Amino acid sequence: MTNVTTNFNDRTIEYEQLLNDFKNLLKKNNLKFTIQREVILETLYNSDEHLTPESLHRLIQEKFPELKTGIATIYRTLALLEESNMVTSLSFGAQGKKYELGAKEHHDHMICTECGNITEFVDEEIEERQHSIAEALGFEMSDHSMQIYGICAKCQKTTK
Amino acid sequence: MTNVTTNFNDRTIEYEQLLNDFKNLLKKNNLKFTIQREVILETLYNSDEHLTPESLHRLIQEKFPELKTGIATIYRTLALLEESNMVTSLSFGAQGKKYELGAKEHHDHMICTECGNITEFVDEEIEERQHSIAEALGFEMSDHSMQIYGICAKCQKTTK
DNA sequence: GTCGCTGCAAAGTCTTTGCAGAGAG
DNA sequence: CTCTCTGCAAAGACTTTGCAGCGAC
Repeated sequence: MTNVTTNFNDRTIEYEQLLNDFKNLLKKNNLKFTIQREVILETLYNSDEHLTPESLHRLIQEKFPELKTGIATIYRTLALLEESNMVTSLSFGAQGKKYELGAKEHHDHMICTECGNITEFVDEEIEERQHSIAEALGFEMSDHSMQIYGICAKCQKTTK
Repeated sequence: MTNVTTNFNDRTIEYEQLLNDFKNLLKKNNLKFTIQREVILETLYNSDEHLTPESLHRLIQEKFPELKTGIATIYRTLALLEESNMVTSLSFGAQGKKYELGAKEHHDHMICTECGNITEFVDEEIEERQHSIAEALGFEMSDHSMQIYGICAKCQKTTK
């Protein structure tokens, strides 16, 4: 029972498919597909990092300076994507919200308190237990997030 | 191995002890023990809720209107308490930061996405796994937080 | 007394909103 | 053409900071 493994290894979700989902989402809600929205999705897709609205904005300005994308559009689009569950946000201490594409496989986060870097991981045993716990507490579980804080291997060396 | 249970059931940490810890902390850092600081600690202790700076402020103003405690003092004291690991903060979606006394036993959170209420729980199996994972990834784990989101029993009834 | 603390108000951040022109469908 | 989007700048929400008087030790 504890060993059931949800096979979730479709790591490479094609950008095309993602884009299509996005377009459908927009169509369904009578919203428009604009260059800005596409660029935001694409930048999220191509980033391995968890991005803050500001870092996303900076990236986009560097890559597509001619668009002069405003920060407000970033916020508006991220809100839209989050509502539709296409991206997920994480909030840490003072560092504000960071966003990542939710279309990637589910995973949890291990965060280095020294350098701020984030490593992703999945542990099926924990996933299982979470469901059991939710059930035991009478919750209809929809989602979860887990963060482990510590000092990463690299920083342990540096500090020493 | 998976069954070792860290016995962590000292639920009732006396306020006296907590207060002493706080006083020692202050003394150690050449800080002063003020009524405002005491009231903040006490209010956190007596609250079962996870409090935002603002809700803490409101509570204190209601109970001790003569102190006219300023919101800035709340923020300053919470920062102090958090630095010294006497309180822990959680940040959720848009709702900002919420604080709770960290002196209570460790636990994770199950959050109702309908009513916003938070149920606490501990699961030893998960605690164990977290350590294993951190180790496997080369992290020196210091802390973690886990939130499960869903709809609580009460809200499931209401919505139906 | 000394030096940290407090409340107040002002200054910062980060995020959201109003608006008029631009652009997708 | 219509109606949503966008950038801009202004407004908001939340948090931090500077300061002068207050109070713990």
